[in-house]
Amino acid sequence: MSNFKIVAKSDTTGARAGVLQTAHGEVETPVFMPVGTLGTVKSLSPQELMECGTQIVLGNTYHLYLRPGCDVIRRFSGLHGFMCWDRPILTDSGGFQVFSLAKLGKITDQGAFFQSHIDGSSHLLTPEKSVEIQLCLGSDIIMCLDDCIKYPASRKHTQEALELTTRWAKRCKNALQEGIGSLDLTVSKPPSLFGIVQGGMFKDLRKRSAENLSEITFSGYAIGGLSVGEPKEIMFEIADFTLPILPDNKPKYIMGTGTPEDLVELVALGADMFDCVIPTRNARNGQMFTKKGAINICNARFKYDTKPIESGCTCYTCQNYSRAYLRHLYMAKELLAYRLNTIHNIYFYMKLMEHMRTAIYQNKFDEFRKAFYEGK
RNA sequence: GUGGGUGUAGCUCAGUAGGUAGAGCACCAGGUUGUGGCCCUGGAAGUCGCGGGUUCAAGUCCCGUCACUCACC
Repeated sequence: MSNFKIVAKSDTTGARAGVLQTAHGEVETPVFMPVGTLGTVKSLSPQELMECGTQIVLGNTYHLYLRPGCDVIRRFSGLHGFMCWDRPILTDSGGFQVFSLAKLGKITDQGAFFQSHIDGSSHLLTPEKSVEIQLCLGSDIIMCLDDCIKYPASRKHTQEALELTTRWAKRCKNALQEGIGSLDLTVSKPPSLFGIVQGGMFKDLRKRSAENLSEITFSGYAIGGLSVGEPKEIMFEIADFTLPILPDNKPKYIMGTGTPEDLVELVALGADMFDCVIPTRNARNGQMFTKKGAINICNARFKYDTKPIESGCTCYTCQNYSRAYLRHLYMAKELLAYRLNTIHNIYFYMKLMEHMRTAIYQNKFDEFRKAFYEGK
């Protein structure tokens, strides 16, 4: 039985709309998942997240394992109870964070040795451990541990990383099956497991990775190792190449991307799921999204500006506050600045996705895309 | 009143043996792609308290003066 159903497709692009079933309800795709690394989308309460239209959030295995630790979260029957969020959660495997945040020790077949960015303590993250932690978190969608490499990377290194990722993916699947055996299915439903395609910027390696993972069979497929510093054309080229060779009846998730433009283009190429820190991190750094492009709320030109961030925007922030006030809060580093800015940006992203879904339902994605660029 | 100290960018201060000025913060503007509320990159900004003098050349040496400050009367 499949947990993903496609409900509409664009005739003129690769865009598609679907419904993803999870243990905590349905998710309409294409979907953007705000990043809630430490069991919170920074500065927002779950209620505010819902008011912004958030369907599903992302949590991080790496961070939550290090702090507060599974022993704490287990007492709340998982992350949902701990953070008071009863909609779906997807958890990252920790692979990317080990590669980007921790002081990476050695990667062996066994797993990734790393030192915590918090206290320097040493850890070993194996595929089994990653699955075990994600099960403990009670995640609805769990990700396989992968070996995410830097850009640029040699062909040899890229190939080794993708082969390791494949071996780890098999182990993750086995670990999940064993883990489900020990779950109390009367209180928690088993999660879905997604595989992650690697292969860097080499198309044949991407193809091999996609084939390997398809053979193992997962509930969904992610494309990892993009937006790691490569030129944007290459990012689109690799996404364009890889998306069609993944099983069409499964959700396709592009990890760690992107700007509003990236999302529109990647949806057009057939991607269903996204996560990215841009709307939240940039909100905390004063960059606010509008239909005409991003603005920097710290700019002096907003000092006396009585208008909202975006006229016509129906988010809480724009309904109530002026640019001048938001600039003041930001310049003064007031805590409310982070919250109000994040509300607007998340709302903006959620509306963007909603408009894309509607356009796909009506088979008008091309018109939508044209209008999107004309609005700038 | 007497003696000492300090006056350099909006703020806090560096400026070595005299060679027409720098940093941090703030300000202005960019960046930010499976998150350390960080960080990075540029930019604008000073008649060096004021007035004389010495010198080819003074923020720097000398004289005077003003302001602030500390100690003692």
